[in-house]
Amino acid sequence: MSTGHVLLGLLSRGQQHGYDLKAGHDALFPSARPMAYGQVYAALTRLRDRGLIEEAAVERAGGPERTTYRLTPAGRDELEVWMSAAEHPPSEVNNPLATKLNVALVAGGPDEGALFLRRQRSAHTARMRDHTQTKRAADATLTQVLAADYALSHLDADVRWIDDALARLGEITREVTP
Amino acid sequence: MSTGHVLLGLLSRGQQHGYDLKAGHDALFPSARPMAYGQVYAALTRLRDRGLIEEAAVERAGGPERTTYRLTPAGRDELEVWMSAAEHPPSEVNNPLATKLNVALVAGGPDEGALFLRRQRSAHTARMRDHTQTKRAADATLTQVLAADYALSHLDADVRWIDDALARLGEITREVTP
DNA sequence: ATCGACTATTCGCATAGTGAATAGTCTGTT
DNA sequence: AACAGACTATTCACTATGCGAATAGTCGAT
Repeated sequence: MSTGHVLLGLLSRGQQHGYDLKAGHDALFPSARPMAYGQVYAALTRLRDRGLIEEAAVERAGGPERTTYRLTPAGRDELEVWMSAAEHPPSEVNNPLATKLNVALVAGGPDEGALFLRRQRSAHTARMRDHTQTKRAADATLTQVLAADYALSHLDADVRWIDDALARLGEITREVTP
Repeated sequence: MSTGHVLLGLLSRGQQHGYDLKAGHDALFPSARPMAYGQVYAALTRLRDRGLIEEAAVERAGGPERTTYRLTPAGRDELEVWMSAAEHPPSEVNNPLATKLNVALVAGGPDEGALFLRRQRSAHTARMRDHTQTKRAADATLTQVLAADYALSHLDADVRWIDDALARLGEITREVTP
């Protein structure tokens, strides 16, 4: 529940209510998709149900009623555990390239597989050009540059995998379609 | 709906029922998490509601009743569209490292951020050693080798990003926590 | 005859996210 | 003074996806 953990992190700066948390998230992650309000309040409800946050106040101060939340000790623990735990990066389980390659092989055979790999390769290189341009833009923020670097290196990793798969396509086909 | 597309791909080999599809998936993706039955049948129902598959037969042949499904023309189209479309790889939106780094910075400051990056780096290098061993195992299948290669190159991409972020941590902190 | 294994499907529940709706208050305009 | 429109804050109804347990029939072995 990454959404929830981000909210816990934002709440560690002090008690806040949903509207502010949404704004805080969108400011902290400008390139990410803005959080929908429904998502924020649903996540807050779940966090409260799990005892990680609690209502700090319900007040009406020049506007609609607002419910302010704060971290509980359990929430602080949860945040700390999440921050100390290493993220597990995409493993084989969610390797979308291999998934699609295998489906292409069983559904259409080696030619279909090769077609997919080549198309995917050119789509990736096109995206890499875009990211390189983003990086080089004069007004790029550091966050944007880091985001582009991240995307570039992962796209590059994908392309190398694609080339490898293309080179061994015959072997792969034999292993996947018995 | 990747699950659905995989099922469409499996069905393109000919009509099958849910139980076989689950087995077919698990055989095609041995390292992926096995599909739960509930997941398979729910996905089949959705595909049928969308007109991508249809009931081919309902029979009882030495066992419980079984419903066999086959692709419709619309399903064949959908499969083809999915196979021709390039996969969008993880963009900045779901960069778990940057997410966690930012949360660490706002919740704990630069020291907390550096701690996370260093912990993450060593976790990654440990996993890289594991994958390298998997690759070198005498009985490794090609699928397993490719999976390990995929994981290794993405872990390597992450590590390079981490090193970059560590080097620029001061700048990042200033940009993220105003 | 009956116990357990296998085949096949269904059910209920939980999680996560989306867009629109609701409702109050404040500010500027005519 | 009235009212349009913007802003603050939350809720609702809906969709998608996934998981584990429950159900139910048949077959073979003891």
